[in-house]
This record gives sequence, structure tokens and C-alpha cells, in this order.
Amino acid sequence: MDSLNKDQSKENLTIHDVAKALGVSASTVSRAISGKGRIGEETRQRVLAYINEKSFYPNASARSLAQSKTYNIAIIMPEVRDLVDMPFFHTCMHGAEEVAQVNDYDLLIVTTDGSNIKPLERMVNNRKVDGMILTRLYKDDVFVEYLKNTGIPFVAIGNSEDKNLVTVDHDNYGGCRELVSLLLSKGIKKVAYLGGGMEQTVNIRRYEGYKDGLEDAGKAVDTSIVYTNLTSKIQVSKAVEELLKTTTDCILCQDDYICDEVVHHLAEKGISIPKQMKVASCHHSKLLDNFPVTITSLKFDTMEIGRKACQVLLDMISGESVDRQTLLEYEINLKESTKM
Amino acid sequence: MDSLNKDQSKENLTIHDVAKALGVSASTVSRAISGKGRIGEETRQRVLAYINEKSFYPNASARSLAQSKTYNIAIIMPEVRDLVDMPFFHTCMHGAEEVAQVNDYDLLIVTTDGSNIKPLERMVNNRKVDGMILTRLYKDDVFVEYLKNTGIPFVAIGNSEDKNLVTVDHDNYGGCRELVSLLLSKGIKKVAYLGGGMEQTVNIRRYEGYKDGLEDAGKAVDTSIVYTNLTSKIQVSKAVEELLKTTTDCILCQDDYICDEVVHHLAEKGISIPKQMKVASCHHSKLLDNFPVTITSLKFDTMEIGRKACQVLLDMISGESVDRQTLLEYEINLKESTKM
DNA sequence: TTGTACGCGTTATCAT
DNA sequence: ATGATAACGCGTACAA
Repeated sequence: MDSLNKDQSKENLTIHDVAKALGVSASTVSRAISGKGRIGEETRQRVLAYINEKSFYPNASARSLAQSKTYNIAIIMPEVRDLVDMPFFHTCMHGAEEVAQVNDYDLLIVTTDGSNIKPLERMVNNRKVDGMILTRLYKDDVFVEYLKNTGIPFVAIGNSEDKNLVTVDHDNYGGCRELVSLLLSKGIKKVAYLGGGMEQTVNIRRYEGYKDGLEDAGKAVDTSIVYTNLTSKIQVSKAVEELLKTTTDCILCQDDYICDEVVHHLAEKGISIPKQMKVASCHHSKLLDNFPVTITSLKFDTMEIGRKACQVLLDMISGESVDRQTLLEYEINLKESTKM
Repeated sequence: MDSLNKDQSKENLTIHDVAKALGVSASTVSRAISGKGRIGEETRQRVLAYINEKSFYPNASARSLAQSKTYNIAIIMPEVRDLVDMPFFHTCMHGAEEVAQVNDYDLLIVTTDGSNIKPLERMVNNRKVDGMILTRLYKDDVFVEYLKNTGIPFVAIGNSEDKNLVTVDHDNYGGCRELVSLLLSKGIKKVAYLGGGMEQTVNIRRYEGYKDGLEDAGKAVDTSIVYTNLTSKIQVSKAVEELLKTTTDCILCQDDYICDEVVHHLAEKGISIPKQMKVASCHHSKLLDNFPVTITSLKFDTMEIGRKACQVLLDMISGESVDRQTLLEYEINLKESTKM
């Protein structure tokens, strides 16, 4: 047992060792492994059997150098303080990893805030990755700007006006629009909107969906019950406070994070959901499952977006043509929180 | 502006290009960059200035091949379904990444369940990393077993009886012990314990702390109010149900996840905390911040454990001697949930 | 102090 | 179908 392991680890084999042992040349071994180039089926099997028995594995660095390919991709994550309550990015990450693994790629994580491109530069300059996934897309995105100039393949999760970008996103716009339409058709009269971080395209799209959803129902946007600059819990609760003085009968939250705060604040004030106020969220997460009342929300398959982004990226890397924009489906879950 | 970028990207430079342009040899350039080997200060500056101006960066694969070092480390994460409500691992990951970045290392993530070592084998066999961090430690850990045989440097987050392992952990034992002592000293009479997953060493240590905390106060463990095999929400609520029939006046939860369920179930049953039942948790997370009542808990700096684990690993990789076991401090936060 | 020459382990080109 | 041989770009003994 022990000696068996020792045996295998007698310093790593190379294709030359394999070649010598089999009385063939190194290039033959290489061909047998890669499948590239013509090779006799018999010798191929012989080589494969041998490397399997001796558990030989090609050296990644050497292959990397020879092919100018790293078999690594990077995923760019927002900075830590944002992440604690935001499982979205991590779920994405795991989706991407799943696809990467299957394709013999490894996933390398890079955390950075919205403006610091240093970590990306290092990756690119040192050629440590073959491509990148941007998990977040800003309005005038410095990462995008940088990556475009480098020419390295990358896909962004989100929506951009630049139709040359390769993006993967949930249909936030369509989802919010349909959600608003639905709420209004059920008899809700006045839907307020609570959001923040309008420099992120996802939030822009949701707000646009909200606006067009109202329009579909022949309603105009009432800017006095629209908040698009909430960045802290306190601001959210203050907004709720103000809304309570109006005739608003439903609060649409840009995301689960804001929704969480809204629900808490309403509970604190003794306002019952949905009797005195309806609540809905443009994004679902486990956060919303912890309330006594179930919350109407848009549901997206977050893992799937990670998978898809990675798949598209790998396609780009291998030179295949890919769709510029990919839009993934949404699901509307009507729950108690908007019951009339 | 545009031409400037084009200029830089005229196919990547090599040390030979730099050498030629400066009228020196490639090895001189190499020395200037690495700092290894004697080199004239003047030429060193000249080289450094040039590569800085032309923004030359050494090719990672080539360096990797020459040095047999990848400047990558991997962090092994538990499988996805466990993760959604467990920010611990992701926070660790970001801590590790922070330290890795500073040391010019990159972090590669690998997700796998407790038994599948295939993904690790690929990493090791292909020599894609210089070391690994295990974020979880099982009683008879197959990963540990495998990694020990390969000889690759690795550090495990958790506690092991095998004192040859290099581990980094919070002082779960000491924390739980002190917490229990404290609760009892405040007048609490009967502390029940709710836990699960005893194949993970962290949970074993917490339970041991609980036991010894009782002992410190001269109390014996009452196994009828101890649950160490709860793996689902339903099981947790059933356990709570049974405890309510006893004279238990405080429930100590193994982690935030279990605590979350306990608090919810008590609320559902109309049992008020802390009046009718005290509650404490051996692990704090944001999960506990969402309750109307603040929860007494042990608090660990999760990011710090990731940082520390990474630092120790990097030390091992560079051949420095490291402490076998590192124990990080805990903090006891006494809150409303255990108020007498 | 600096340059030469070779090795790291693969892939790819060109013969055979 | 297979085998030499030359890259790939960097590090490093050894020589000068």
C-alpha cells in the first residue's frame, strides 16, 4: 500500500520516460494523449494503457508554454464587504466552476472593487488565464474598457448598451415588467419602487422594467414614490417611512437585500403584510425565506447564469462563434405578500 | 490613446527582446527582475526602467516550467448545496485570496463533496498548484489521506488528532467551554445541546467544549437533552419540541444554521426568548442578525482564518518552518437571548 | 558583474 | 504512421 504510493511518486514521469519505456518517440506519446495528428490505433492504445497504469499526467506548465494556453479562466468578484449578504456572486461562481471542471479548465478567483483593475492586469500581463468572467457590469465599466483593449476573451454577466460585448444575463427587464403588470392587474393601485446602485446595469434594467410595466397598464411613473439611490439600510427604512404617508399600496424592491430591510421595518412599525402593505422583490434569495410571510418575487436560476457564462467563454476561447447576448428565463412566484 | 495601447500589445515581449534592446544578455534581464544573483546596480535600474516603460511582464507558464512553481494555490470548498446558507467558507476564501494576492499568488477554487478526490488529483497530477487549503476537516479525511501521500504542502482549517497535520482553527473548544461556564454562572440551570455532523472535527470540538464547560460547573452531561445527529431542519424542530417537555432553560446551538431553525421554531410555538427559553449559538453569522431578539453567540473572525491559513501555506511552500497548529481567538457576545 | 549554454516538459513542423 | 528537431520563455550553473 505505502510502497505502491511511493512507487508512483518516484519523481514525476515525462512523456520521454513513457516513450523510452515503450520504445516509441515522445511525439508519438504526445499524439496518443492529445488525439491530434495521425497515429496507429494499436500504438495509441498501448500508450494509453501504459500511462494509465503508471498514472502519468502531462505537466500543465509545459503544455501551457508550448500551446500558449493556460487552461485557466478567472472570475472577477466584487469586493468583500458587498458579498456577505449576496449569495448571487458565489452561486454564479460555483456554476462557472462546474462547467470549467468538465472542460478541464480551472477557475481562478479575483476579488476587486469597481475601480481597481490592477489584479486584472496582473492576470493578463502574466498570461495566467485564457479568459475572464465579469460578474458585474457597470455603466461605464473600467474593466470592460481595459479588457477590450487587451483583446483577451471575456464575458460579462449583465446587460450593456454596447451590443458588441458578449453578455449573459437574466431577463431582468422583462421579468420586472411582467411582474408589475401582474400586480396592477390584480387590483393593486400604486406600486412604489425602492432601489439603489444605478451605476449597475442590472438595476437600470429592473427600473426600466418597472416603468414599462406601469406604462403597459396605462399608468405614469410617480417619481414621488420612486427611490433609486438607496445604499444603506437606514436610507431604505427612511424611504419606507415616507411611503407610509402616501397612498402606496405595494412596494416593489429592487432586490432581496432591500426587501429584507423593508419587511423588517414594516414589521417593526406593526404594518401587516399584505393587509396594510403589499411587498414584492425583483430578486429572490434565501433571505426572503426567513419571513413569516412568503414574498412575491422574481426568481432566477443563478447557478445557471454562471454555467452559461462559462460555457460561452470557453466557446470564445476555442474560437467558436457565440451569441453576443444571452438572456436567461425568469420565473414569477406569486406569494402571500401581494395577496389582495 | 488608442495607438498607445496597440503599441504595447504588439505581441508580448520576452526577456530576449528586452535584452536585445538594452544590449545586454537575457540572463542579466532575468537577474534584474528576480533580484537573484549578482548584478550591477546601474544595469539593474536600467533594465527595470525599461521593462516598466514598455510594461514587460514575464510569462507565467515559462517561469512555472523553469522553476517548477506555479504561483497558484487551490482552496477546496464543500459542495454547493451546503454552501448557500454558509458564508463561512466564502469568507475564508476571500481572506485567503487577500493574502495570496499580496504574495503574487493566485487562488484557484475547487468544489467537491466530502468523498470525491478526483478534482484534487487532477490539480496535483497536472501540477497546477503549489499547495492547497482544506476548508473542512473530517474525522477520517480522505483528502488528508490523499494529500499526505502526494507530499504536496497543504493546510487544513479545523482541528485534528493527528498532530502532524498543519491546521488553522478557531478555538471552538475553548470558546464553547467558556460560553457554557458563563451561562451557568449567570443562573441558567439546564443547558441543552443541539448539533449535527459529528464527522466534522469542528463539531466534535464544540461538543467537547460543551461537556467540559458543564463539568467546570460541577454538572454532568444529561444525554437526554443532547442531540448530536441533527442534519435537517425538521430534525431540529423535533428536537426543540422534545426539549420543551423537559426543564431545559437554555438551548445551545452548534452553529448559526441550527440556531436559525431553533429561533424560528420557538417563535412559531409562541415561546418567548429569553423569558421562556434562553438560546445561544456556538457560531455567529449574519443569519442571527435578522431576529427581533439579539442572540448570544461565539464570534470568530472568519476572514482572518482564511488569511492565516493562506499565510501558513505560503510559508510552507517557501520552505519556512511553521507552527503545526494555529488557534485563533474567539469573542463571546452576550446578548438578550440569554438574559436572566 | 555579465554572458553562454542548457534544461524545464510539452507541442508542432517537417521529414521519413 | 512515426521519429527527429525546433520552438515556447524563463532560470541558472558555469564560464569568462
